[in-house]
Amino acid sequence: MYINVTIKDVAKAAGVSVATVSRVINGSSSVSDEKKKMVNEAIRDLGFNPNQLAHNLRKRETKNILVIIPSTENTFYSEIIRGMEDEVNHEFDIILASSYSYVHTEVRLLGMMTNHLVDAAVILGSRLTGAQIDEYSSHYHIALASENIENSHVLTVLIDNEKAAYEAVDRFIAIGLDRVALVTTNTDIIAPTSDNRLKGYLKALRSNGIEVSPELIYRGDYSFESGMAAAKHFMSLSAPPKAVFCISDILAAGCSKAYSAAGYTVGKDIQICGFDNIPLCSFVTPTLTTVAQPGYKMGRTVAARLLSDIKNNTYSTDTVMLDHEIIVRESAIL
Amino acid sequence: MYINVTIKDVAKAAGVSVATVSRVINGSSSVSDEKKKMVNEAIRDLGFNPNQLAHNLRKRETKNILVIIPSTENTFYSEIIRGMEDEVNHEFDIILASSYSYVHTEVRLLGMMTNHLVDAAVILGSRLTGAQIDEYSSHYHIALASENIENSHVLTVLIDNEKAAYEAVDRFIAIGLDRVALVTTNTDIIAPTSDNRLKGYLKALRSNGIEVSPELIYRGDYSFESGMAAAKHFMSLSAPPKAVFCISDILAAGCSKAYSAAGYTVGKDIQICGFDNIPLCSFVTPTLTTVAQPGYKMGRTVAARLLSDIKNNTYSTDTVMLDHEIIVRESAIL
DNA sequence: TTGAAAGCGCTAACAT
DNA sequence: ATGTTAGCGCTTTCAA
Repeated sequence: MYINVTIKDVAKAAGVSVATVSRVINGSSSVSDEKKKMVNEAIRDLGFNPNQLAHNLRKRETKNILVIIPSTENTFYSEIIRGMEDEVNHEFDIILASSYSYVHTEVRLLGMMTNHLVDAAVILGSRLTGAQIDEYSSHYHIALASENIENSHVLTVLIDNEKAAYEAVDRFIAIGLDRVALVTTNTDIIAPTSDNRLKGYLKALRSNGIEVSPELIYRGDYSFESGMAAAKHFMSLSAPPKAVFCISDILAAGCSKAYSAAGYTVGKDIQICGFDNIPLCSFVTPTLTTVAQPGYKMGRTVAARLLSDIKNNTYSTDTVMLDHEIIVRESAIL
Repeated sequence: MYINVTIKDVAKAAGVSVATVSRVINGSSSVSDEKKKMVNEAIRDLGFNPNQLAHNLRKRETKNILVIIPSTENTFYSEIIRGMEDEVNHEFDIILASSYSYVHTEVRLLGMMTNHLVDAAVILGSRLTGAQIDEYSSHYHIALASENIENSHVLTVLIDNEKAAYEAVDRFIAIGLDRVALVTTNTDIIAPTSDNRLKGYLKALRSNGIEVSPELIYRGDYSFESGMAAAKHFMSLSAPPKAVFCISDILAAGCSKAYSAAGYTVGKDIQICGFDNIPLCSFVTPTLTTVAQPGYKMGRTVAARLLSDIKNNTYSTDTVMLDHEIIVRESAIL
């Protein structure tokens, strides 16, 4: 495999023009079988690799889509990515980069799009403001999946988080568990997704005539440890909850573990529900009841919409709502 | 934010030449404060974004490193990636793509390197042969981390998997557990890493004068379910094992879960050890004893070596061995 | 310090 | 069907 062999070298070796070489590489227009053979031989002999940079520059397209993920540690994103990959089906390459939820990293990565290194970007969990994202959305192909941005006008595919949370909590109440706790994130972490799940929780209480008990709302970060801490807090209460709704499976797993360690039978003494339906749900004991997001479908949907936008040079700004599903396992019998 | 504004437009607006604009963008040579100001204003007013494609084409470098991961579902890779990101420290962008262990996908992704879209590639788990990878290694900056390729001559950073497995199994035997089982992958999955761990297992038995019992070696895939199946197989044996060494944490977690479900007290009735030390180890009950790979350090090491190769235009072909560590938790008291 | 111009490697319009 | 040539948008020599 050799480096720095150009189309010009191939043309010379094959005794044809560079245009002809370009034609056989891209199949863009017809070339006689004879010349085609010469060119292909030259390509093979010289170990020619077309310079994609030059190609992309000239064509003004890269056939690459960048997916910005907050962290590679969260397995929930894997499904979305897989869905996108399946949808673009080798017509585009999906490349990933992690932002670790830093705005400056997000912006730097979006530079790959504004700088023409990729044709489009989809962000799975952003810390940008609506105004910031809207700077991009009218001139670049950009989309959000699984998490929206408040006051933004950009293609977004997600579930109705408020409704999903409402439903889970309402079902807890329906089976007689009126003291249901919530484990969520700190208010300084601006995540509309968490906010909406909180709203759903509050709405479920309200519509069932239950007063909100502040001590039943635990705020921490996204970690397993935070889930454990929440459980310890709840157990210390004089009027402890009978059910716990967590805004993520990792939190639910931590919560469940702390309860089990304290001698509770999770699913009986205390009911716990998570969110996302990551593989971990079936790995832990007891298995986790959770609100499933259709990650794979989200990926396919957002990719399909984005491809259509790219092809038609349009810029969608609407939000597509997908259905959630409550998956009942051992940690809660909803 | 506007699209298609070029350096030429900026030059015209600022009343300078394109060369001057290029100079202020890159700080490549001195420009008078006056012109610098004019140019920066024009850049801001026009919302100019340099076309990185043209830049890269001309500079013959992209400042991008591609990391090919078998799957985004495996959280072990996250640490390596984080290590690489920290090491390159914004001098390069780390972009990821998943191969799903398909050779043709790997090759297609490596095309991003041969096609000059990225300056280097590191593969975390490859299905290429030594001959295939060597095609690249003398002309492209390529490296492997955590998993090697047999008979290859390419920069590789990993632990001594045979020694690590040997040590874990030897420690089981040392505490009197002479019937120790192995959970690994099928022979049709060519993974030198699994092979070496198998070798370490066999060596530990041999050096302790223990005969290998074929029924104590379970071969499946990499899944949690495969771990559960292994446990069920072991439990059905007339002379069942007292300890199980698994070549991955996911397998160990599955194995542990099946034993627990069958009424065994894992860590007492049966001892289980995993491999990799992924976060899951502390999430499950009982927590998993495991052989830890220094993922973060692997990432830093491979990135440091690669950066040096890129800068000096050299092509390392050596293997760097990092130390493993046995982390004792609840599932096995080694 | 600055500008003109060549050129990175490719594609595509145009001419034949 | 094929070749010539003008660019894509940038950097960098070279000369002034």
